[in-house]
Amino acid sequence: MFEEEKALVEGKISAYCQQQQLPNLPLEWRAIPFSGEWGMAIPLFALAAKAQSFDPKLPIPQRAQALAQDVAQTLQGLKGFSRIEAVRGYVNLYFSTSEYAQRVVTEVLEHADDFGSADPSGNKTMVEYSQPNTHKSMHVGHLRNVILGGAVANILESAGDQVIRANYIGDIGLHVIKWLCNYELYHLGEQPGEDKTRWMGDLYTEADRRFHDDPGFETAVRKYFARWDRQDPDVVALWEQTRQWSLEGFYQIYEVLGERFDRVYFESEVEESGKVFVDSLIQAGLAIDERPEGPVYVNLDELLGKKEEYRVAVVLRSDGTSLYATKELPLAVMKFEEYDINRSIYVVDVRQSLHMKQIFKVLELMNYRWSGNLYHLAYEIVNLPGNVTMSSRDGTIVLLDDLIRESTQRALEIVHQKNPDLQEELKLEIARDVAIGAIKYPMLARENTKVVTFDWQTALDFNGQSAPYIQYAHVRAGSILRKAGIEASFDVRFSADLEPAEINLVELLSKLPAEVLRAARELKPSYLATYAYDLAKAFNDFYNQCPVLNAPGPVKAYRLALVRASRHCLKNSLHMLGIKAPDVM
RNA sequence: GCCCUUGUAGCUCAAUGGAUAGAGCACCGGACUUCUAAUCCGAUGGUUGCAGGUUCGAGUCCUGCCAGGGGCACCA
Repeated sequence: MFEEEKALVEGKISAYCQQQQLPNLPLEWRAIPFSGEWGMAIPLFALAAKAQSFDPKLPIPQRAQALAQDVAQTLQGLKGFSRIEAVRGYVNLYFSTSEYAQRVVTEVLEHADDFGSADPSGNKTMVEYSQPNTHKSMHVGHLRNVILGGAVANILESAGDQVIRANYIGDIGLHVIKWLCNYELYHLGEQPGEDKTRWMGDLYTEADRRFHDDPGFETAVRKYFARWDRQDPDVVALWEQTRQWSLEGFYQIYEVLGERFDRVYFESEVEESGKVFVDSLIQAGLAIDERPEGPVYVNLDELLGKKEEYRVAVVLRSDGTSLYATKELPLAVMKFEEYDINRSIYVVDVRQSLHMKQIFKVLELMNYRWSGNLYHLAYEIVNLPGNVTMSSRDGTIVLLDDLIRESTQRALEIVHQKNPDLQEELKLEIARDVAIGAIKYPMLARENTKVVTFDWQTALDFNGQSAPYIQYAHVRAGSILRKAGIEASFDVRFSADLEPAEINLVELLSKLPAEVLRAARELKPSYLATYAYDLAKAFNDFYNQCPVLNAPGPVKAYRLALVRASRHCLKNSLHMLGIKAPDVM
């Protein structure tokens, strides 16, 4: 938007610089702060610093201001701008507000549900996230990964990428064997109840405790592992059955969270190919095989001539069984071969940064052409107040199911109060959308690199900077449109003097496409979370200051258009965050 | 020891190298006969951990220090 006008200004300034024998520096466009008016600014400090014509004793800000005055003079009367002035070293160019508002709102209404989405980028990106372990619980700590990964996938999609959502489920390993062994010894024949994940998790905690406290049990687990390794049919059958219970529980949770996956990888699926991959590492002379006395490992620091940077990556146990790294390597290859992607993003918590770095480096040493296109999207963990790490063994966890149930219950009480006449089913649906939104928002609204401290009070707070606040603005917009009726006229011809609240709102509407691209480029949903809140706040300001339905005819018409455009932007930004926008609350 | 990361209002957090560092929560005082009060308005609250440096300009970039968190060979 306004590219023509910008080009015109840049041309003029370039000519001015040439005429004044000033260096031709690239211009920087910025928003003007404190504006009740919409415009763009150009700082002239850099130019002033380079200009020869000034007294060297004159401070730069003063030179910049002199220059700005001069430039503003030469730009006077330029078409498309209502006012051009020099302030504190900046040239401020104000757009004629009605024309600006008209352009923005027209564009939003034309694109409607697609406003904010970019044209296809040609990129095919896989985002791997969630990665739960079967036979374990899902707690709030795991939630951040799912929410972050889902939002990143949505945002990349909106930014024009073709996105493949992948999950990588840990369905085998020592934790599973512990569970199976404990089940066979102490719980044989028992079935999970309604909440499968909780039940599986409880049994895991029990097994894990036995494993640590009871040496006899540990021996039993080792024997059990050997049975798994020779694929004892009873063990395999039990594994298949119990794994299924876990998966059913996970899919229930994903459905509640509104997440779906295009491809689910399993660790069991890449176990064998991992061992083959390790063989090729040995043959390539990259890995050192010390079996049976030691493991198979890649001494990355030695290969790269580094010290204490990449360290040593162990890729196979000395007994020949597989490790995390063993499976991760062929999985990376599989992703590129299966989907012909050109970028692979791993949403994995920050504690695994070194491991991810090692795996990427090993793949690079194997000369995969795509090895430069692997990204670890690291995020910090979720702690409990007092910096307590969630641990099922210590019982310091908040189960997802408990959180969702409690949050939904609270939301439902409010819906009952505010909209007693709605159908019960609809009330529950609204309460779910609000509850899930309230849970998701705080995990998205901060930097990925910052620890989230979970506390019940904040999680259940539906006021202030929160998803319900944004959802509520959306509901208000919808409510106005509904009351206006279908025969209402939506006219995007704006009057010359708009209220500051209207200008501010229009400005925010115009920013959505750029914010989406920025969030996609940096893989930071927090930008959009902040944006959505700012937009909702701007809409609430407008709502309070500018009556719509009772406004005079022409004003009502353009305000209705503005409300409709706002509603699209609120909804679109919420959806990208993976948060639903209900019509009534 | 080496590496990563965080440090901004009482608390939780924003701020694309630019103009006067902003929100929410909490606390205090107001606004529902109104397009839904899950809202709004007002008040209070700051040496951006410390010290240098780069820059016309630093919360933001660089160096050092302090403090918290995390990681560093067969867990994932």
